[in-house]
Amino acid sequence: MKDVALKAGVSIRTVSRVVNNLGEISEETRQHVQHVIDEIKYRPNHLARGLISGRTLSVGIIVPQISDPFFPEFIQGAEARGQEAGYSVLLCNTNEDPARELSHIETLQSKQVDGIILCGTRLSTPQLSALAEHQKMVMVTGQTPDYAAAVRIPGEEGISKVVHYLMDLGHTRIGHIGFTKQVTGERLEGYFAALEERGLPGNPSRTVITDQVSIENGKAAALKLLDQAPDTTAITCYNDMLAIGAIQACEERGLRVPGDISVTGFDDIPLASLIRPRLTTIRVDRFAAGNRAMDLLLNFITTGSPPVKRTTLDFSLVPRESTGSPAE
Amino acid sequence: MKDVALKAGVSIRTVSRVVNNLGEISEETRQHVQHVIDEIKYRPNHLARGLISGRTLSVGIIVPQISDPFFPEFIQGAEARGQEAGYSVLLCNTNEDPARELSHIETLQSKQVDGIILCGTRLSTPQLSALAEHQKMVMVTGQTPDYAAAVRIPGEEGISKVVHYLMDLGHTRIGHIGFTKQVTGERLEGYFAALEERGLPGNPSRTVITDQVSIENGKAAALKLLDQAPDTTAITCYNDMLAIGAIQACEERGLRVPGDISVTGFDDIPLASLIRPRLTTIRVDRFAAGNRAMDLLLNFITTGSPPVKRTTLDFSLVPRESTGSPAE
DNA sequence: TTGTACGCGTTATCAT
DNA sequence: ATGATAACGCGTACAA
Repeated sequence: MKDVALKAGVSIRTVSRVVNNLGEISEETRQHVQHVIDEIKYRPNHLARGLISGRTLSVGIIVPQISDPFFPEFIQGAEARGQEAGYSVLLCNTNEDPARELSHIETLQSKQVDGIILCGTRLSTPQLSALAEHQKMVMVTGQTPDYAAAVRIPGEEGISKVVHYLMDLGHTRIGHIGFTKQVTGERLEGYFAALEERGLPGNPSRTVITDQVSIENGKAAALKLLDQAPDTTAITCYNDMLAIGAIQACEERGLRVPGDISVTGFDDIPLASLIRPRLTTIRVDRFAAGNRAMDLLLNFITTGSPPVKRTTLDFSLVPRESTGSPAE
Repeated sequence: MKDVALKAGVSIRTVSRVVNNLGEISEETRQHVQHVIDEIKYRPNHLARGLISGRTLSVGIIVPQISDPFFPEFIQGAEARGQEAGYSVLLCNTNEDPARELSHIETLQSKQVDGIILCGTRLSTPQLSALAEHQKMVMVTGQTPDYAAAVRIPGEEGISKVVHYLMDLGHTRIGHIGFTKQVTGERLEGYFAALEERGLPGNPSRTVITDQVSIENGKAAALKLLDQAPDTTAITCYNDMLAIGAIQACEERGLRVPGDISVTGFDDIPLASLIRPRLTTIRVDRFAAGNRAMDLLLNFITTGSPPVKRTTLDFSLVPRESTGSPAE
């Protein structure tokens, strides 16, 4: 900026006026300065700008696993919305490790991000509520935290809906493959709640919990479930990846899907409609979710008021080929 | 920092010594200052640090589409390697739009990133070589640019290998579905080169180029190809997404894969081994690619010497169920 | 071993 | 309409 000022024969302040379109300047000097700017290709330094303005136009997004099919589209949605407002995205991967998550948060704060979108956190509630006091953030979770803004994934409602759908088809012996890392039950609770609404008993041996979301784990969990409760006629799963594994397990056991047993997922990842049988699942719009999260955060940032708002995403049941009426 | 100094009764310089582990300080004051730091939860401001040091410990990664299955793992690999060195990642999505790409580059430069990883660029060679003069960057491409460091995707070699594989199986009427956005031929050239090596004529009607990578486009392109050259016994594709669409097209035409016609892809995305028939394809290690790219960039940054190095990724042919000998 | 003072590139306050 | 100058938070040469 000094160089521009020198070369244009004006003060630094005047250059600043041109760069920031501050008016209060004659059209003549304006054009002259702009000419010099283009000539020496001056680009404003966001660091210096952020240092004094207290805003960096950057936000952090922390996700457990970028390679989880849920997140690429989510991130794309968030980035797109952020870009409209001139914001950049700092992406952080935690690999489900709380320590790494914490260290990422510290780094982001050191980098003076204006806000953080925290997806599928593994931190404890006290940690989070303490954090939320000093850090503008939006959580993406199945929970309904009261200390921070959040975009809720309707896990409980979704699984509940799918269980009702299966019961409508005539199933009564319905199982569930859950995921430990959901901080509390959510989807698992939706499963039990739906059964209870119809007066069906929740049989613990029809429930298997796995600690990692992968096709392999889904397969292993389903095999275990089929051992524990061989008369199961339908398996609901925490998400699509586990469901795909569950289908493989059923086929390995000689069970036909959906002839002998029905399987359902959650998320509607691209894979879900490409495998055979096509997977019945719950769809949530991941791009829209990212949009919403960024929206909430930007509002928070610009208004400054902590909007302890929670917005629950829409979802819909997508019936496909992996479900049918039970055999008998 | 001033607060810490005040509270600890020392100078700012001394606090700085503690924060940066600069020695030259008595263990006594060291501990005292550290105590105060923890107490008021002081966190260094990376903006100020970067302003004076000229380093931000941030790098930008620009990709065409995060939702393209190639990139999540690539990014994860790059981020993992960067994290080891204390670097953060600014992620930018271009949606294949050169204008947006350019604007992202400017933003990243304004944010004073220490370097940029540019994937699948749509910019012109002159633009790129001009850029490379003032910006530390690593490109990820099928090309072999001489003006910048690059991680090469072995597109030409990969397709060549797969064509040879098909010819070894007895195929002679082999087609190809290409992608416009590859700046020049690469994979398409590998296709023609391999045919020529065996003295087979390259029949233009067996080649269809599409302008977007998606299953739908793969299907449409394959239908067109089958119309133009119905006697084709094998179709090679620019990548797995297009190949999956091609398989759907064949099935729609009543052709069995691989009984009547073979289909091959490129990338080995997770989908490739989950669809039926499992897809024969070329595997490149995306995580390793991200690692390599970040490695190259960090070397560039720390040594300062512009390493116009090109490193070509390993690849391997993964024969699966979508290929077989031709019918006759 | 410790402290002072300057400068990084920008915005903001107050004169002129 | 324009300019001089103080901040922002930190690293660093230099002095003590």
